[in-house]
This record gives sequence, C-alpha cells and structure tokens, in this order.
Amino acid sequence: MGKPLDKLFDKFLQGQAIFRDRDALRPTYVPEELPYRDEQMNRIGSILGPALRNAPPSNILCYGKTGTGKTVVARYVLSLLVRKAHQSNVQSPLTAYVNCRIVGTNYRVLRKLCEDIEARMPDGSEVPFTGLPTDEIRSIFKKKLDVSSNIMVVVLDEVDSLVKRDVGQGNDILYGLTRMNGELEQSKISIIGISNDLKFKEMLDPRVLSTLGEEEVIFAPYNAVELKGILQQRVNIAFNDKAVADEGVINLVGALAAQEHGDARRALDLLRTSGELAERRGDDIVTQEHVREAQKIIERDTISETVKTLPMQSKAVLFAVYALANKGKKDIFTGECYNVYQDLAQALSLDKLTQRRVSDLISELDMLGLINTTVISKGRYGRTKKIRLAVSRKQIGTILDEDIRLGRIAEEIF
DNA sequence: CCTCCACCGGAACGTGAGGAGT
DNA sequence: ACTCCTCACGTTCCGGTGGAGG
Repeated sequence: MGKPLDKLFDKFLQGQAIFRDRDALRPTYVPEELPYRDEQMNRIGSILGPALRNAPPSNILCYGKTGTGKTVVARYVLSLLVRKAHQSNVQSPLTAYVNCRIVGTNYRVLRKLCEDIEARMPDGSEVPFTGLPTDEIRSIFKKKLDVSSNIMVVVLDEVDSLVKRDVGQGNDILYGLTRMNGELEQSKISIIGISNDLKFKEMLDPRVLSTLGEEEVIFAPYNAVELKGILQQRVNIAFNDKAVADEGVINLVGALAAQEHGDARRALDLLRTSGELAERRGDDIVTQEHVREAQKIIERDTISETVKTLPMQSKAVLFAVYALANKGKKDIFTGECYNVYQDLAQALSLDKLTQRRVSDLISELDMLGLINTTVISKGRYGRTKKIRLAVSRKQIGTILDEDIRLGRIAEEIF
C-alpha cells in the first residue's frame, strides 16, 4: 500500500515539484507586466491622469470579449494611479471595483460603493443588506461621497448584465451615477464600464451612453502569437525550470485557447490544470498529453458543475430533453418537451409550471450551453423552438443519475 | 397569395421570503 | 405589530410570426 504515493511524495521531497507559484495562473493574479496591452493601458492611464490633480476624469467604456485583459488592465491602472498619488503626496482617489454580474442588482451595487468609501473613510454608518428604498441608498451614497471631497473612480465590471437584467432599471443606476457629478458639491465620480458584449451600447439609454461612453477603449482578442507570449511569461513565473520544457505544450495550449476566441483566462486555466494533472501523476514535466487530458477534465467539470447547481425545475426540464433524446429523437420541440416535463413534474411531486415559464427555462439552459435551441417555423404546424442537447447524452445521463430524486425516477422511466 | 398553427417573447402583475424603520 | 422596501420566481394575457398547405 502507498506505493504510488511514495513516488509522489518523493518528488516533493526532492524539490522537483512542478509548480513554483501556481497562483500566477489564477485569473485574479495581476502580473508585473501586461504584455500586448500597452495601448489600452496608456489610453486609460491618460484619461484617469487628471484625477491626480483633483480634476474629474472622463468616463470610460471598455469593450472586448472574455479573457482579453479588460479587468486586469483596469485594476492594474487603478493600482498604479493610487500608488503614484501616494508617492507624490497628493490625495489619492477613492476607487471601487464592482462585478455587476455577481453583485447583481442596483441596490447591491450602490451598497458595495458605500462600503468601499466606508473602508477608506469610516464614519461608522452601515448600509443594510436590504430593506431601504433604492433612492434612499443612492442619496446615502451621494452624501458619503460628497463628504469625502475626493475623486472616486468606479469600475463596473460586466455592466451589461445590469442592463440586461431588466431594461428600465439597469439604465437607472447608470443614469444616476453618470448624472451624479452635477449634484455633487465637493466630489466627483468617474466610471469605467467594462462590457464583454459588443452590442451593449445599443441597449443603453442614449442619455447614459452620451456621458458613459465619452471615451471608448477596445480590447481585441489575443491572437495565437500573443497568447503564446502571455503563456510563456506565466510559465516562467508559475512553473519550475524545465517543467514545461516542451515548447509544443505552450503551442498546444495557445492553439486550443485561440479556438476559444483568444481567451487568455481559459488558456491559463488550461495550463494550470495540465500542471496539476502532471503533478498528481508524479510526472516531472508537463506533456501535450496532459494538456489534452486537462482540456477534457475542464469541460467535464464545468458541465457537471452547472448541471448540479441547477434549480430542481430546470433539472426537470433538462431531464425531459434528455429523455426525449434518449428515445432517439434528434430534434425536440417545445410542446413535446413540455408534455414530458409535466409527467416528470408529477412523478417528482414538483409544481407544474406553465409552458410560458418552461419556455424561459429552456432559453436559460440554452444560455448555459447545455442545450442548443433555434426558433423555427414548421409552416402549417406552427412556430416553435428546435431543441438539441449540446452535451453528450452519456454525460448528462450520469450527472442526472447522481441526483437523488432524479436518479430514482430515471429507473422508472427507462 | 392567404391562412392559420403552435408556439415565441414582451409586459404587467402576484406572491412570499428577507429585512428596515417606527 | 405594522408598513414599507427589494427581489426571485411565476402566472396571466396577448400581440406577433415564418412558412406549409390549401
């Protein structure tokens, strides 16, 4: 017993671990240098510069797909700005970073901003999680900011999710924030909006767009060469010498990520997983085979994670699609899906949702990438969504089987 | 060319949980 | 105890529609 572990532990003892600093591959890591993003950094830097002289910078909109370095550049420039202010003994601007997709609602965004001011200049006030009208919290924020008599730079990451959530309201907060400068006596606010949806602008209230979009910074996807450069940079920090000796490894990771529209985050994640895989197997170096294997692992894990965290009703809908697919149906229509769903809901003693609702759930599953849907017309026989599983049937099957309630039902049906 | 199916998807509204202030 | 918030999740209602078949 323990033989394989012996080998593994020996590696650690001999100091031959694969990683030197695996955190350098995590998405939150901000490296000393950001290659291929000088242009964007300079733009943002020169726009924010006036903050050092207590003049309000213009608002900025950053565009670019996921993993193109928007967030990291914004945070990096902000940290440099604050550092510079300290060094030069000028009042350093207030900064806040909010990820709107995670923070979610107008109320909570404002609350986060209040907290961030509170952290810098405590006045003992606390904003409750909920309960106050949004107007109220907005005026609290305004007051807090004005008292600080400072410039505040707010990064709103993934702003598009705010606007998409509900059209009127999402604009509300942006409108409120962009207009706030006129209402402030002592302070000014400047917003950096980050969006990975290029169509985001069209959904925006024109009044908001005119102020928020004063400056625009575009982040193009990294091409294969650039990805390779980034990977090389991180490999040197994250891995021990010789652990990634094979240049083919970096090329492969870069190529696989380039297929995913040059997403650097994916690339780094893939690299880390590959390394961890090699480490776990007690290998000295990372090979291309590790990379291929890691790719599969990542894919499998994200799918099973999304399915597991689905609400029960959505699981039931997904199960209905799965059951139909298992019967050899290639294209599934909303109506059929709903019928099966109804039986399923009955068997699971769930509430039976309306078809309207189920239709929305289907769209959500589509957005999660678990199924593919297209709206088609069958002429005389109506208009409907054509649904297909986007993942292998086997995989969905095993995951759904693991669910205690669904697993039992599955036995009855098949 | 028109009709009409079987849904789509927007909008307004309802409910109940979680919480604040008075 | 009561009123007032937000917010997730659903429902009800309804106008809209691409194209097979008459």
